[in-house]
Amino acid sequence: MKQVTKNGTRSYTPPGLAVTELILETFRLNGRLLAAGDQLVQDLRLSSARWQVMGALADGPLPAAQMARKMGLARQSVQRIVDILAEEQVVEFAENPYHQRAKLVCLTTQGSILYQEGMQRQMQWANQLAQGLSVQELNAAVQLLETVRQRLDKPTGKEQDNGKRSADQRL
Amino acid sequence: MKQVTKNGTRSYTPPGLAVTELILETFRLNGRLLAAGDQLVQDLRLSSARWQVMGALADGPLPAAQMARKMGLARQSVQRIVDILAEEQVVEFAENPYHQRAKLVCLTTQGSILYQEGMQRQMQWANQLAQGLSVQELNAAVQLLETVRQRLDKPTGKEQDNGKRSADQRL
DNA sequence: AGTTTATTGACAGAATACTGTCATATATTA
DNA sequence: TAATATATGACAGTATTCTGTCAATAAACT
Repeated sequence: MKQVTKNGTRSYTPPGLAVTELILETFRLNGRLLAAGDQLVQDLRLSSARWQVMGALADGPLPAAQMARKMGLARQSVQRIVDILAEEQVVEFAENPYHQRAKLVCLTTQGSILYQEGMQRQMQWANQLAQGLSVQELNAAVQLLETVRQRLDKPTGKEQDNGKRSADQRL
Repeated sequence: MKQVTKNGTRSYTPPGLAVTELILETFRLNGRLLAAGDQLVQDLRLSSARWQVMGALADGPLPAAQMARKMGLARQSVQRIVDILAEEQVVEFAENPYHQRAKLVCLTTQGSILYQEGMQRQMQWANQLAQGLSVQELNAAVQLLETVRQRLDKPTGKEQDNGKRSADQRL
């Protein structure tokens, strides 16, 4: 009678253990990446977060809420950075013909120059970081992380919609 | 004369591009993992961060600074959580025979029970999340992330020690 | 048209992580 | 032993993220 009941897990399955290790390593790597990114652009008076927000505008102006969706962050997190960047004249707001309140966030001329400089540095840094690594293995890892993330995004279906949710969801 | 000069990178190498994609996916995944972890233990009045700090004590009591090293976080980040957990009687301090100031952080009885409960949930959750994934691929990805992180930890050697550093480094 | 729902930005607050500084305790070295 | 280094926790402050609430705007629906 030592057998588990329905789903009464007592220990890790082999993939369960492996994914747990992947998770812990993801946390560690995330921290180092943020630190490295901050260092990379700090003398431009930027940070990882600010530079990434600017990156969301690389393909053209967007309202803050759409930038957030594009980046997979909460709306207000991006809004806050955008407001700071606007104060620093790195971005500016333009009228949005489709929405009166949701102004389009645009890079200023200065902002574009900053972004280009950051991009140069990031490319050089990434090339060096990746030197000698297998493209195939890198892509396989990206694929796997995406798979895991997508499983997190789409819950198992067991959860019921318990009404009371925040006004905006991440997805 | 369109060729670049010494290290004057103008674009991504194939692995440079791939590692950049890996980085962006790591950021996204990190966010989802934290959210999932928070959800998993929120009704235990815990969070991802607090539960992870408790995990650092799973193998026995440690001073806060050693916990931080073990987790790869800054000393004061962990200290802050430990102090909160102590207020909530999830952990307590014990005399350290080897250091008068650096008390040993221990799980209380209640803390151990909480930690076990969280562990059960995490195992079940991880097993389900990883269902059907290849252990081999998972391990390969962990390996790759570790490699990248280690490259970040050990700078290229180009940087000189410019004296003026913080009192405590992460490593 | 009128009502309802969803999106957006403003504002406020919380949690997590980092940095810096200080005093104290320990370790190392002269 | 004495002087210097390092490690630790306390305290204070900053950055980034999240959540929740509100009013205004836009979209969808009856």
